[in-house]
Amino acid sequence: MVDRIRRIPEATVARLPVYLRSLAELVDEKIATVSSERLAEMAGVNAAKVRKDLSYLGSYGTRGVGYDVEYLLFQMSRELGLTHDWPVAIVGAGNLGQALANYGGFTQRGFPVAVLVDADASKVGQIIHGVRVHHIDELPELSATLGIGIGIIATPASAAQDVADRLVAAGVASILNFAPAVISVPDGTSLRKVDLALELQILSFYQEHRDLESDGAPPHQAPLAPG
Amino acid sequence: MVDRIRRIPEATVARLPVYLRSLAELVDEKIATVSSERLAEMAGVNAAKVRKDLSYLGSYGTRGVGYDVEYLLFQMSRELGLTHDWPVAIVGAGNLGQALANYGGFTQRGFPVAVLVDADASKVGQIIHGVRVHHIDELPELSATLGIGIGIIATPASAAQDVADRLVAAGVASILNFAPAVISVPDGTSLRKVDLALELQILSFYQEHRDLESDGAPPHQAPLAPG
DNA sequence: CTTCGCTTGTGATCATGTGCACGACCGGAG
DNA sequence: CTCCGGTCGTGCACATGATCACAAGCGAAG
Ligand SMILES: NC(=O)c1ccc[n+]([C@@H]2O[C@H](COP(=O)([O-])OP(=O)(O)OC[C@H]3O[C@@H](n4cnc5c(N)ncnc54)[C@H](O)[C@@H]3O)[C@@H](O)[C@H]2O)c1
Ligand SMILES: NC(=O)c1ccc[n+]([C@@H]2O[C@H](COP(=O)([O-])OP(=O)(O)OC[C@H]3O[C@@H](n4cnc5c(N)ncnc54)[C@H](O)[C@@H]3O)[C@@H](O)[C@H]2O)c1
Repeated sequence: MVDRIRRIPEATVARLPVYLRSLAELVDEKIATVSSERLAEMAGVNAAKVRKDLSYLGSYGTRGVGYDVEYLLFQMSRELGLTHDWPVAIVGAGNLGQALANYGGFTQRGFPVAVLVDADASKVGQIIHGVRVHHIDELPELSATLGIGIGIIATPASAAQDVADRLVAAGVASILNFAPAVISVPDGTSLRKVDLALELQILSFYQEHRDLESDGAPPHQAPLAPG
Repeated sequence: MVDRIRRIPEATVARLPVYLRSLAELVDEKIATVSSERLAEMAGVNAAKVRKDLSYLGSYGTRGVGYDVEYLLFQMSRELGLTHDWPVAIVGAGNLGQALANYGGFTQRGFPVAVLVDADASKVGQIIHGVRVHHIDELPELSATLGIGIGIIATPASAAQDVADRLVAAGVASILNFAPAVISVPDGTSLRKVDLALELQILSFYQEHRDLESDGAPPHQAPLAPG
């Protein structure tokens, strides 16, 4: 493969974290090498796809043997940018924002919650899971000081676009949106969304259609989104 | 279009809830008709895609005029199976499970939390947001009695597969998994996942690559996933 | 009744993603 | 040194999805 001409397809990027998790499990089990077949089973995809996906990272496998688990884990972490932490800012210290702040899993995976911000003065000053709530007007300084890389929107939908604009203005170029609203960001900013109601409605669709006709509505394994 | 030969593409199904939300906003604003262009802008997609997506539902538009908002909303709700409620069971009454139960948005959109179940005896009997926590062994009866249509997994990853198996055994054919684990379900069962750490890692990838090279890494608007 | 501007519905084309099949290559055995 | 079982890397064909472009059809105006 010609080095550096590889632009990794979006669909592949979305699967890398799944492989990463599988590799982490293998490390825990002290397994040194793994075949594409085994990895495919763990990740819930097919083996050819695993090989093609991994080939975008480089030729890290050994024919007849498989992949060295630790080496592949390292290379993948590097590619995903997980060799350093990404401090996160959560906007909206309500029900959801607090639950996320209380969850230890993010810090553990390299995404420490560095700060919470809210527009409601009565929330400012509260300490949640060791993190102080600041006023949203302080976002630009906080962002610079703490090196915020990712912003999470956990406000009502009506405020989501405004919050996104503020995050972008504060230099945050990666946003994860939990509010059920379509928001737009300038080029050069990444935006992903998590919409629980939408997921339930999709499930509703397939369920309803299974119930109606007893035909072969495709058993629906979630694709990732490039999504 | 030949009626009933329409099998709606997965990518389209994943966008229908977004159109639905847009239509609901238009109803609130008392707007009677809408063009594909306007709807596209609200949903954050392009107009041709809107028209093609809607055409799978049938020919509900009027050339030269647009779509009747209320009529389209009704047809879409029907197609998505939202003309009736889908009682939900949340498995795992921990941090996340409780936050979800406390969130009113689901009931409002037709997905009432009918029951919480947990394996931890000390949680059983608690009332959260008016919903009682039951032991997971009671799942089969609860499912039948309450007419559970969708199960939400909010347990640690290690328990996710077991919980999924129990849900399937209890007759729940649609599952939304929040645990960071790959789980498998039999044909005829729908499975979708929401993995926050995975979303953050994807953002990390694009951010890192923007930082490294200053090239045109595609501004990344989340696709849905059938994700 | 005819014309005209507007918007839908859809065939055609292009882009992306998936899966198969097989040659390339490795390491160990004889 | 040669052979051989095993696994990777990838070219190719197919499936799905996105986008374009335009004829068809509607409603209003004259
Ligand atoms: N709670 C859940 O389980 C859940 C589940 C799915 C989706 N959501 C979505 O997540 C979002 C938050 O939900 P929630 O339950 O935490 O709501 P919430 O009302 O409890 O909290 C919202 C917080 O945002 C703050 N806020 C409002 N406007 C703001 C602004 N302009 N700038 C900064 N902060 C602002 C409010 O002060 C409040 O603290 C909503 O969009 C909701 O639809 C929540
Ligand atoms: N809390 C968050 O914000 C958050 C965010 C992202 C992902 N998650 C994921 O969601 C899941 C739950 O997170 P949490 O913070 O609520 O954890 P938690 O430990 O607070 O709650 C887990 C609950 O599941 C119950 N449980 C364990 N095994 C069970 C079984 N076999 N059957 C039924 N119930 C069982 C436990 O008794 C506990 O009440 C985890 O997989 C976590 O990674 C949580």
